[in-house]
Amino acid sequence: MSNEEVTPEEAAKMLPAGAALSWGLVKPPQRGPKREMSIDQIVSKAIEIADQDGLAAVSMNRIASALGFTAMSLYRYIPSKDDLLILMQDAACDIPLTPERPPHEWRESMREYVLGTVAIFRKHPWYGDIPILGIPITPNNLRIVDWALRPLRDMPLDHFEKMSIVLLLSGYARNCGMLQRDIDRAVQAGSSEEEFSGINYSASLRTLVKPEPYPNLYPIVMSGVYSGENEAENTVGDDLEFGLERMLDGIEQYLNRKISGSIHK
Amino acid sequence: MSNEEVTPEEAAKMLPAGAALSWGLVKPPQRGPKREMSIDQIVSKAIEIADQDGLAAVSMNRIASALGFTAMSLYRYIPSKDDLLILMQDAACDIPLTPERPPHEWRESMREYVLGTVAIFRKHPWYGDIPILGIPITPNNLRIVDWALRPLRDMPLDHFEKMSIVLLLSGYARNCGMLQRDIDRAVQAGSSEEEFSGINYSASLRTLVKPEPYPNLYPIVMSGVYSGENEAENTVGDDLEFGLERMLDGIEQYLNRKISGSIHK
DNA sequence: GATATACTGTTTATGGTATAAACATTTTTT
DNA sequence: AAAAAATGTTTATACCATAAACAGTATATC
Repeated sequence: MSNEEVTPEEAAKMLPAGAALSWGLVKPPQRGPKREMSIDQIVSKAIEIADQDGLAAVSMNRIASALGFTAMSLYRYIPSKDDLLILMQDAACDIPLTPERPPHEWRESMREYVLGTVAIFRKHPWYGDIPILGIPITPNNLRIVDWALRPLRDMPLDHFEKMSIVLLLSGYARNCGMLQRDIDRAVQAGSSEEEFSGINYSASLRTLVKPEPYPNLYPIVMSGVYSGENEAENTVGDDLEFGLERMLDGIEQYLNRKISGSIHK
Repeated sequence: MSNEEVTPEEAAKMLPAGAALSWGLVKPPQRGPKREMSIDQIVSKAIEIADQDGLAAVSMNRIASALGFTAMSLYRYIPSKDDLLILMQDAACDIPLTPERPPHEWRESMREYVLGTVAIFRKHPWYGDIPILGIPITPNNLRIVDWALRPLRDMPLDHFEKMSIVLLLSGYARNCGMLQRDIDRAVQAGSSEEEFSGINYSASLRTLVKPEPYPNLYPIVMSGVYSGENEAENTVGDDLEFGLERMLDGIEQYLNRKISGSIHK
């Protein structure tokens, strides 16, 4: 189904407006007064606000006011706030990719991809707050998917296998990114205000998590590892690294099996 | 820091109100008129609405009206909507856990955990829409964390290693859960309305994703695998399974290395 | 038993949100 | 020159969460 080619104009209609905008499929109008703003300007200001005060602070009113216009003027550029969020998300994905490595360094390539993705969450703490509505469809976002696929290119894997691996890595990167963001926030709040902010549940959990219904979690909570008590001074990269190396080992094993299997047959 | 024990009352104060409520730390008042509602009733109705019309449809007004009361009455039970979301989230985690298996069946135990977690997202499509504000701290949620830790109990791993593995599995389960939810939605929308609803970007992506900036993604988009064209009839579990088996292989390899390493030393 | 206290659900009000519709103005196309 | 289309603004709508004040009711204390 839907194997036909389609004109860019038709493609634009089938996409959310924000996605169509991000692809540059919406031609600027010819008639009428000259525009006093630009989409880039609006998105940049929205990101500026989100970086400073969080995604909840991003309202049409606040963006427009910061630019010296009324809220409604923004709708001449972007049809809805959801579309603005799509554009913000794609803009945050506009990062430099690492240079390609020789195929045998595929593990290092994947590490670079995961670390690079995690960096987005640290640079833009609001990034993870934008709800995921489906698979990536915007240009910068897809560049990152392409980045993830790069070390897999010449491997003896079919499309499904490749996408499964990308799903594995990207999901892990997302989780680590959000965890890292939370830690960043806690460190920031803890160092500036008192010894630690209210985002510390260690004491409460030690009281509430008992061996009875939580036999396996109990010792970990008591040790302080669960709530990440001294995670701030801990080598935070280690957490990310452990899971990543397990995944890479699993992938490597699969490749080895597949190669030796095809030789034997 | 904060190694002291703490009374339940003190613990309640240090937690978000929704979490304190979920732990039953808030004692029902003695004086005053009898309550005409209950927290369980409110949360159940909220979940009912979310199951039907999505999380965005859950407003204090809608919940209260459905119960025959005014919006403000809910605040006598739950101090804020954020707290209600915490309660909804924890309620969705109230699922039966699989029976414990012998230690050597740890892989199957982990598979059951991941599949069980994914099932939550399918049963309650709104579940993934609730923003994650930090580590799980509510009772049912922690039961699930305990579930994930169960097959690791007697393994030669420290607390950090165990939590890293839980992070790996839970994150993967979350990703698969949300992907599965999207597919469910697309199938539902496609079968009921026309041949397929607007949530099909295959044609657009085929036009937009060119070999030039997307050399690795291009063939996968063209094949239709990227946008999951025939995912509906495909055995959806396969996608989940692949990544899961890779992770389990990686974990197994780590365990083997660790055991043989400790023998040699 | 009387009174004080605390809790009930309701009404009213506030300030916020996204955005629809109507408007005069400006630029380009016909 | 006239028509069309786009501009940014004003005004208005329909939500949203929730604060404050209210009259009524059940319990605890005297």
